[in-house]
Amino acid sequence: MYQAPRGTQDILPADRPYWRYVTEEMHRVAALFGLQQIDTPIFEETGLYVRGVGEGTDIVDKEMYSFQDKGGADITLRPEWTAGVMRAYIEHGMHVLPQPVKLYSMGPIFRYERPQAGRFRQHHQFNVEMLGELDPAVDLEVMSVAWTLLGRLGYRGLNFQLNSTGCPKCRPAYRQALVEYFARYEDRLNDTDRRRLKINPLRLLDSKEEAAQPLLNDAPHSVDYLCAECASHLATLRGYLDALDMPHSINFRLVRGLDYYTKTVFEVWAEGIGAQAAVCGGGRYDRLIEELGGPPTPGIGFGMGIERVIASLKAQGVQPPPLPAPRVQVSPLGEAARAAGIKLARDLRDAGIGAVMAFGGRSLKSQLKSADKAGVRYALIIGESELAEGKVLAREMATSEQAPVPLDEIAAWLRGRLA
RNA sequence: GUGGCCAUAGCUCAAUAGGCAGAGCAUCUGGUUGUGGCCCAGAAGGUUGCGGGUUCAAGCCCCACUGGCCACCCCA
Repeated sequence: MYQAPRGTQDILPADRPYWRYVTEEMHRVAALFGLQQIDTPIFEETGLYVRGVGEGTDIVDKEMYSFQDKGGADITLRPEWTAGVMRAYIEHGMHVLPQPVKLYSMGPIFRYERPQAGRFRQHHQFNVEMLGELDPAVDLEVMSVAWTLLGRLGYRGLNFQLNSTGCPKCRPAYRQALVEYFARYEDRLNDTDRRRLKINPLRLLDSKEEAAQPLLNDAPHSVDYLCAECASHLATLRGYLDALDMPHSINFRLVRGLDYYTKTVFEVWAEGIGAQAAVCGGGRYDRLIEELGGPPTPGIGFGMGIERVIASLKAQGVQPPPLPAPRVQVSPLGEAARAAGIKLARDLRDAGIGAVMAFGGRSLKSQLKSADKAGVRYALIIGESELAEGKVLAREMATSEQAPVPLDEIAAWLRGRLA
C-alpha cells in the first residue's frame, strides 16, 4: 500500500471548509491593507536560499529539499517565502514602484524535518512582506495584518511576543555581553548549550535545557544594548501598539532562527497545536535585499502557518461556514426519463443553479435518501407521467411538499424560491 | 538527527494466558406499485501497516522497515 510521504498529508473534502474560511479571510484582509498578491516558483536555485536564509541556520544546514535537475542545476524546494519574494523584487525592479511595496503570498513550504504535531515536511504559509520603508509604522502595519486576520478568524486572547535583535551596529556589543555572561557559568551548561555559546550565543536564550534555566532570567537583554536608532524604533513601535490596544509582551528570549532579522522580531502563539505554539512569526530584515544583490532596501514581514491556524481554530471551537452545496437533485425514474433528466441538469447549471444527478437507476426511495444526504433543497422527480406531461415533480425536502412544474418553467420557478 | 509511546474494516475501537478476527458509526440493499430523515433486517467491507523470525499454533512474543503521536533540535 502506498502512503502519503512522511510529513505530508492529503487535505480532504471534510477539512475544506476550514481551508476555504481561512484562505478567503487572508485574501480579504490583504485587500484591506492594500497588499498585492505575488507567487514565486515553488523551487529556486539553491544558492538563493543559502545566501538569503544564511549558512549556519537549521533550514539551510539540514532542512532543505535540494536536488540536481536533469540539466545539472542545483534546485531547492521553497523552504520559506521571503528569499524568493526578495529575488522577485530585485529581478523586476520593484524599487521603482511607490514604496513601501506591500506583498502577500500563499502556498506550500517544504522542510525536511521530523514531523510532529503542528509540524510537517510540506505545510502552507500565508506570507506578508512590506519593502522599502524603515518607518516603525510599517512594523505596526505588518503586525496589524496578522492581528486583524487572527481576530477576524475568531481568535481570543491574542498577544504578540516582541523583541528587538538590534542591528549590525549594536548587536556585536550585545553578543559580547552574552558570551561573557554565559562564559562565567560555562561549567553549569551542558554540551548542547556550550556548543551554542561558541556558534550562536543568541540561541542560548531559547534553550530548554534544564541546567540553563536558572541562568536565563539574569542574562543580559538585547533591549538594554540597542543603539539609539534601534531603541527609538522599538519605543515608537510599542507606542503605536499601545495606542491601538494591541497587547504585546517583550520576550527577551525571542530570537529567530533565520540570520537576516534586524531590529523588530515577533511571534504570535496559540493553543491547541502542541509544543509548536507559534502560529505566526516574523520580523524586520533591513540588510537582506542588499545581501541578495539589490539596492539597500529595508523590509519587514511574517509567515503564518495555515495548518497551525486551522488546528488552533479547531481547538478553540471555531466553526467555519459551510461550503456552497448543490441546491437540487435531479431524480429520473426509468431510461426515457433519464435522458430528460440529464438535459434538465445541464439546463439548470447553465442557469446558474447547482444540480446533482441521481445515478445508477436506483429506486426513488434510494434517490430521495441520497438527496437528503446531499442536503439539497429540492428533489426534481421525473417519472413516466411527468415525462408524458412535460413536467417535473419538485419536492421540497424540508417540508415534503411537492408540486408539478412545467419543464420549461422550472429554472425560473427554482430561481424565485432559492434566492 | 536523538529519545519514548503506538499501528486491527473507510472512521472510533474490542479480541481471556499465544488457540476459528468482532462491535458501533459510515456505505449498499430490502421492509409489496413512484417518496427521504426515525426504526427493523440483511449485505459488503480484513493478507491485523510491510517483511522476516520463534512456536504445533502469532493481531498478541522477537528483529528490521514504513508511518503516526509526544518530547528534544528547530520552526509556521
